[in-house]
Amino acid sequence: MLLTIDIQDRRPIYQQVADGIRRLIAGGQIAEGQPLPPLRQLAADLGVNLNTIATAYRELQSDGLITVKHGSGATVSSRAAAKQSEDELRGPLRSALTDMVLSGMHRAQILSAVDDELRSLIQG
Amino acid sequence: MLLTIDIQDRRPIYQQVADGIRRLIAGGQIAEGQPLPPLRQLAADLGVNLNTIATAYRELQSDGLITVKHGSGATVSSRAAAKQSEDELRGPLRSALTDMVLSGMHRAQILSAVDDELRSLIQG
Amino acid sequence: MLLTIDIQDRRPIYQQVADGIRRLIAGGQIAEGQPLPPLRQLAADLGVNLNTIATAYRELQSDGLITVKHGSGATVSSRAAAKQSEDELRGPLRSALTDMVLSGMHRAQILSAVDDELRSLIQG
Amino acid sequence: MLLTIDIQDRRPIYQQVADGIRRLIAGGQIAEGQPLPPLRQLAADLGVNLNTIATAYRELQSDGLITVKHGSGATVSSRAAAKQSEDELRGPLRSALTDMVLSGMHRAQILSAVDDELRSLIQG
DNA sequence: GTGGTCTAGACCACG
DNA sequence: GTGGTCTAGACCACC
Repeated sequence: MLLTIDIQDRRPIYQQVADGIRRLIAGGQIAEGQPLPPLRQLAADLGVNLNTIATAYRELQSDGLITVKHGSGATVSSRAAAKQSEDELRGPLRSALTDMVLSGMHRAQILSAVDDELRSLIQG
Repeated sequence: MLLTIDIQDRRPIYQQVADGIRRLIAGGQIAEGQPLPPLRQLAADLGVNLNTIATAYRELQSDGLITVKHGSGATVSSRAAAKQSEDELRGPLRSALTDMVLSGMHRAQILSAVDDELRSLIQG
Repeated sequence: MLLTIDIQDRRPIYQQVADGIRRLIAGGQIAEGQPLPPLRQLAADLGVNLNTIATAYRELQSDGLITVKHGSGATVSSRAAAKQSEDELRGPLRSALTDMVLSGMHRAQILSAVDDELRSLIQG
Repeated sequence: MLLTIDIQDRRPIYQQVADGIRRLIAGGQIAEGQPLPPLRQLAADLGVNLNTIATAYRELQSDGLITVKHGSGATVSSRAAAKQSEDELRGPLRSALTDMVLSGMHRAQILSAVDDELRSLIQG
């Protein structure tokens, strides 16, 4: 499980964990139907409290990204279930690109950065 | 002063204000040496507490971005400092792209969306 | 045996099974004295653990709804007991209506939806 | 704050609290824009832990039902934000009605119960 | 003053 | 074994 938490990061730990898992799923490092590590194990691995991981799992579940079966662990549910409307997706994209433009980056540099990120997301 | 605050945004308000001003400076909308609005006025304009703006100004000052002179308000001290490092810009970009991938969008669709946004940003 | 289990359902699986059987009995689809499917078969049919079905049967037995005879399976003992009290039926109804009201539906719209559903339930 | 928690209830406490507040909002007992009680006060009133209430508030917030401003409490946000698609609302309604029909209630009895509940929800 | 998060540890429910 | 919930108490961040 390639997850790291960073205390300097302003996001709460449970959020970092949820985001990290989200990224792993997006990149295909964890395939649909595959199990996630048990709460307690992941908590021990990351050196955080069990409840912190439980909160992260709960968030992912309410997003429809994972399916939790009581007594038999959590698995990645269908990616389709996680669909958001394209409108909801555009907002964060526009915001990220705006900052890059305002920072003086040129079109080509931005496209290169996007390509770079997509490569690491999709190819893994 | 083109600043908006968004209650849904997870960032604290003072952070949104600081980030917004940083962006205005980076984009050249506020030139070096130019004065920033008085604390009280900005607070009134945005409908937030005075302390909130004060905290934002304090953050910008400790970043060396603005100079606060007691009795005569705050002025922009350095535009260069406002530039975000490419690393800081990457985070939001990655997050936005991750969500798009998770939603099942294909590489081509994402690139098209990026192109679309960039066009409206750069061309105007 | 018209039983379905829904992983998204917040009720535990054994509860869904018990509720489902209770409903079949209440509706007369399984008559008094008639046998229920063997534990193992039902477990296989639903693709769940044997213990899960056992727990469901145990609950039904302690409610006096079914009789389990060692070696010869379970049979329906009382149809009357399967009837839910009106109070128990009100809870889910209130919850469903609450959500509709919260969604902004007007009284007439809600009544129309109820009528719609009742028609398909009773006539069809 | 007309909220009660019932230990016999199978739902977790935080869920009962969230559902209860949802009902109060639906019925108009708490109007849009009005503040909710502070976490600590509600926790004390109900005799439960602060975290339990925090979990309930978090759920309501992620549903868009309330707006939480750090440092200045939680308020009821626009009811419109809580809208669910009619399809999502139909499922629970159908399930509740099905149980009533199977329990032997007649159409008139069911409609009367619906009317009864709607009256207490909308009129308050 | 407000809410948010985390820990430690306990106990329950499910399969 | 798995996840879920709750408590007590601490500390932080925001306004």
